[in-house]
Amino acid sequence: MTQTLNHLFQELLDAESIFKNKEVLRHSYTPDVLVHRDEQTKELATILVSALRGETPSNILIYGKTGTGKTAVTRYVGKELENMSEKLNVKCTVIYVNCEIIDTQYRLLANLARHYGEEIPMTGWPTDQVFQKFKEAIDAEEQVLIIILDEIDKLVKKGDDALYNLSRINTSLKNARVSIIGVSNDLKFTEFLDPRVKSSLGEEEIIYPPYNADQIRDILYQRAEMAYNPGVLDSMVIPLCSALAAQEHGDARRALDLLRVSGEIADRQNEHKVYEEHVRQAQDKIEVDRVVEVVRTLPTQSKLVLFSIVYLTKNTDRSKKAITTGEVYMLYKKLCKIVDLDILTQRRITDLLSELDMLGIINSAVVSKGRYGRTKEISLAVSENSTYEVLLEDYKLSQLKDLQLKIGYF
DNA sequence: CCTCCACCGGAACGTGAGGAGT
DNA sequence: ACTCCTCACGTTCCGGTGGAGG
Repeated sequence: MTQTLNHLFQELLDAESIFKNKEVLRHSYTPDVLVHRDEQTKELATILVSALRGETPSNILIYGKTGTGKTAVTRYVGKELENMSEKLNVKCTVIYVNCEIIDTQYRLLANLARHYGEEIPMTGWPTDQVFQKFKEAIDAEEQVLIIILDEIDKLVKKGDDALYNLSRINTSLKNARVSIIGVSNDLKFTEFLDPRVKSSLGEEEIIYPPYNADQIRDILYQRAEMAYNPGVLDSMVIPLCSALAAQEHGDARRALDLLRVSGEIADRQNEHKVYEEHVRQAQDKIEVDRVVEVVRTLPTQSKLVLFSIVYLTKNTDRSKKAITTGEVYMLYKKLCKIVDLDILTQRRITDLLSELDMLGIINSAVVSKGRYGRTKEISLAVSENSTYEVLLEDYKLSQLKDLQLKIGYF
């Protein structure tokens, strides 16, 4: 048995991979050269350079949609700044925090304090005590501390106390200076902020526009050179990835995913080269994965609503008019009885439908049909069969497997 | 031009879970 | 251990509405 397994893995290892270094295509990777982001890089560096003179740089807010290079540029500049400060013998520290993971004031402060070797328990201490510890730790010597808060909007949603305290920290420090860089992909998130925090944080603002197809193409060429062995990419692969990603509002992350998954698919098919066809398959796979993930994590009620829509799509003939809210609600009520769920009001279902629309799982539009009222016309935006499968995975909904028998006439 | 359908979607309120403060 | 607050999720109530048919 062991021998067979050894053999098995040996074979797979020996098979020549088309990848040279796949890590380069992951989101977490920060390249040494950032293509098409010179302007933003320079702007950020110009603001931060005062740290090297021992002054406090302005606080900065950085906006831009996903995959526009915000994080990459910020991390890159941070790294360079630290390198430079070492050379110049100026004490300057950059701490990167991803607020999606560290999303409460307590965890944030504990995390920062731990950077300075403070022992903070996961829970239990009063928040201001942790804050105090942190202040003492950084104030121990003269230095400039730059805190990068990535996905800062996530932190704000749980209250802006953390930001309020942090933005005022300088007033109670003797030696150290702190400046904050907030990175957000939500342009409007400052609306939820206390005006004082808002003005303090937003001393400088940098906006990252989406990449266009040409720019994405350049980025991909740069990464592909590091990620793939020479000559394994068909000439159409990168232009196609760029074009597809440019349609998704210039998301470079999406483009890198496409490029990586295309390679993985080709690899799995034992091809020695990646072709256009693989990119198309990758596109489908990414989309399916996304939908599966979204649908699987839906609340049960939403799943049931979605199930109703899938059922209606499957069981009404195409020529018939689109599905309406009323139809969905009628079926939904019946299904609720079968699977033993509370029946929500139609008002609530309207909201659930809007959410599904926002998630891109269904398309809906309000249409007036004159005498016959006004309603949402609903259609499924994703593959009905794979959605159906995923929905049946739910413990409650699994009872709906052989539905025809149970509601028959519908 | 008016009516009136069948729903949309805003506002205010109720409830229970989970945190923070004391 | 206790209260107080906030938040997500739902409900109730209701004013609003585009346009086919009269």
